This record gives sequence, structure tokens and C-alpha cells, in this order.
Amino acid sequence: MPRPASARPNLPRQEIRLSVDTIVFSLEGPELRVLLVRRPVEPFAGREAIPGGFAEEGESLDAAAKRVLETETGLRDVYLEQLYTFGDPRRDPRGRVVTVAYIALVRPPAPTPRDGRWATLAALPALAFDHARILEYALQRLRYKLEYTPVGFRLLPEEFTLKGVQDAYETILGRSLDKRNFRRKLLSLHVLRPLARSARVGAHRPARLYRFDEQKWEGLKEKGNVFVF
Amino acid sequence: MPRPASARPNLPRQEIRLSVDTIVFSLEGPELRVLLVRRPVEPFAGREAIPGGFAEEGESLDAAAKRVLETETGLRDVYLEQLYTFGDPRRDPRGRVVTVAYIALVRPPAPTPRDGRWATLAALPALAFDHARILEYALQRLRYKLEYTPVGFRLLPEEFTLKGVQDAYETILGRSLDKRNFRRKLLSLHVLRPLARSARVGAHRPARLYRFDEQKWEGLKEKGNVFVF
DNA sequence: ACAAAAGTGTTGCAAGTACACCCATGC
DNA sequence: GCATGGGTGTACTTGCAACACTTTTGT
Repeated sequence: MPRPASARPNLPRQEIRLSVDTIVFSLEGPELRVLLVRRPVEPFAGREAIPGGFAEEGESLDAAAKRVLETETGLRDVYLEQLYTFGDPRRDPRGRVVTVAYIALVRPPAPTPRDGRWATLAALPALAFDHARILEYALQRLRYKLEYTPVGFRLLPEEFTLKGVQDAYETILGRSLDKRNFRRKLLSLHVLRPLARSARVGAHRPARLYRFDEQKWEGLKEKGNVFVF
Repeated sequence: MPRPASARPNLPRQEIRLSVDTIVFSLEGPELRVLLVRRPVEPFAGREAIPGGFAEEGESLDAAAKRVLETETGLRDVYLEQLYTFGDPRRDPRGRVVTVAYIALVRPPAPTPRDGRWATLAALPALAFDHARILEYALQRLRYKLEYTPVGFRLLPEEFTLKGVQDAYETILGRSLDKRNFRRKLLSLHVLRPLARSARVGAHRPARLYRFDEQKWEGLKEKGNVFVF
């Protein structure tokens, strides 16, 4: 329930609206995908866009991102991080809309929300507003971040094989990595807990399953041994 | 001149205000300093704060940061980059204010604006709002960024000595660096243009002057040889 | 000649890269 | 027994860290 503006004498009148939009990434098939929703109304009616909505009175930006994402797509308990704020005055034809963009990473199997689809990066349609630019920026950040922090695990199932991690990295970075070197480096961080169970799929030796160890990772962060942005 | 909200049927009413605040860093003495201004009015009247103001209708966020900074402090032609957006609903007692924070780096000699002062990090006063947190975040970003990109040159005079660069780095990072290793690494980037002239100060051998070569730096960025955030 | 800062190379270590074969399982 | 992907070690290269002396100038 917004108080009238007159109750806030020090605050100027502004015709600026604040929206919170999220680029949602997931790995599906062996491809990096982005969640797009189709706009039912003008402007850009019929075009696809990244999910988003307007911030409400009493909520923080993080909370708004979470709420909007759940409302629009049904996705919950996903990794969310603020990306950048886009404020060009002409980016929305309706008027002045400033968008705080977030990145979300969801684990497979990622449900497909109604009115949404998982688009591959190779076959992106024309997007509404300046969403193409936002997406490009998000992708760049994801790639950079992947090299310094184990953010990639947020795109994997809770239990995964080393091969799975490597495939994910290769997909996102768009280049192939040496198996032995990759495994050595990954294990040398000591943030993976091997499980007793293995993944039995196909006519070949089953691969050991691992879990990401949040605690050890937090420990490393606190000791400043890692780059975290 | 804002159009009435009724002309924008698709935009919701929002009582959210958008401010753009900037953490201004400079090197003075041999210390990293932050520009603080004293608040003349409530809330937090008399307290010091980082300079900032409200965004206007037709301007981009970058433009707003530039304008506000010049209006409040008289500083122009400084390096500006967006830091993060802070949107906790209780961060301003007047109501909902979302702040897009920027970092600015200014070269010496940095003029001291009226109603402002350059505070050292060692002796920071209690700041208004959540500005202490914003400042802490900015400092962290500055330090990280220094290690991957030559932002540091934005804090130096146009012409500088290698010693000058090293002093700057040591100040900001808070640790001492090996002279030979530092020089080798810096020169190996090939982004410094040595000048014929030298800096003659004091009873000892004068040091060669250098300039930062923006062009070569842009070239490296495009080739993807460098980490740029 | 001496005080003061500028400038300069080498060695050891750690991390990264390149590279090829045996192992366990299902069919 | 063979096809399929899982799992492992070693040599080379490169970048980073540690370390001390000579050079140039002003006084």
C-alpha cells in the first residue's frame, strides 16, 4: 500500500519505472539454453523476451527477481545473481523503464513453463526491447565467471559425474577441454565429495557420482583463496 | 517535463525513486581516498555520504552519474563505471529509493569541491544510509579489477613513472610488490609508451616518463587476450 | 665522494598444457 | 570378445616469486 508522495517531502517526483528481468540459463540436450517468454501485449506483442516484471513497494531487488521469476515461469530455488542495470531512456517505448537484470541458473531437469520455451543460443529469435544486448552481456559474464568460480555446478543436477561437469564447461565455453587436465584441476580444488554410488547408463563402465560441497567452497572463499567477483 | 502516467496505460504506478550515487576514488599523498560530502538536510543531516542524486527523465544512467557528479562536486572527465544496484526497501527512511552505484576514478591533482573532502580509508566516519556497505563493495571491486585490467592508470597523471604506478598499486592493494617483477609484468603488456622526457625530482637519477596507450589496450581487449569483466 | 632512487637478470617452483593407454561394464 | 565410455601419469612449457647489485643524477 503506497503512501502518497506528499508524505515524502524530500523525494522528487519521478516518472521512472523499475523492472527486474532475469536471464535464465539451463543445460538441456548438450546445449546451453535461455528461457524466453512470448509477450502477449504491446509493446512488442508476439515477440519473445526474457522474463521480467515490475518491482513492488516493499521488496528488495533480489526478492523481486525471485518473485517475478516464480510468477512468470514457476521456477523456484534457483541460483540468482544481479548482473547489471540498464537505463537507456529509450529502451521502452511506453516510457522510462530502468531494468535491473539478473542471471539465474537452473538445474536439469528444467521444467518448461507455459508460454515459455528454452531457446538455444544458436537459434535466437529477435527479442523485445534491448533484451538481445542484455542476453549477450549475461553470456559474457557467465563465461568469465565460470573460469574463476564453480558457478557451473548450479547448472548441474545435485549428483553428477566428472564427465558431466566437463561437458557443461565445454558447452558454455564453446571449446573442448583436456579430460585429464580438467579432472585434475577440478579435484585439486577439493570442493567435490565423491559418492559411493555410480551412474549406470549404457553398455560401459559406470562413472562415479559426485556432489558439490558448499561448505568447503565457502571455506575457500573466506580464506580469500578464490576469486569471487 | 514528465507526461502524465495516464498516457502510459501499460506501466504500473510505482512509488520507487531512483538515485545514482558514485564512489569517487583518488590517490593523494600516498593514500587511497574517497570523496565524501556532508548532507545539509534530513535524513542523516550533518552526516557524510558519497555524492549522489536522483536520475532525471530523459537521461541514461551513465549520463545521470556524470551529471550528478559534476553538479555536486565539479568533477568532469573522470572514469566512470557502474558498480551495483542497491535496492533494500529500508535503505532510505523517506521511502523506497533504489540506488545505482557507480565508481569514479580521478587523476591527481584532484580538486577538493566545496562541502566535500577526501577521506582516507583508514579514518572513515560513520556514513549516511548504507553507504558504508556500498563503499566496501566498491573497494573490493577496485582491488579485484586492478589485478586483471589496467584501471589503475585512471588514478594516475597522464604522464607517470613506473615507480608511480607501483606505488599506486601498492597503496590500493595494501601490500608491497617486487620492483623487478612488477616492471617486467607491466611492460610485457605493451600498453605503455615511453616518453623521451624524464621526471627530474630530487638529488638522484631521474625516472623515465610513460603514457598509457589506450589504442594498444583496446586492441588487446578485442583480441580477447585480457580479462575485462 | 656520497646519498638517493632508477634500472636491470637469473634461478627455482608451481601451474598449465599436451599427449596415449588400460579398465570396467553391458551386450 | 568387443564396443563404449571411465579412468589414470608424465614430460614440457610458461608464468610467477624470490632475490642484490650497478647506474645515474644532485649536492
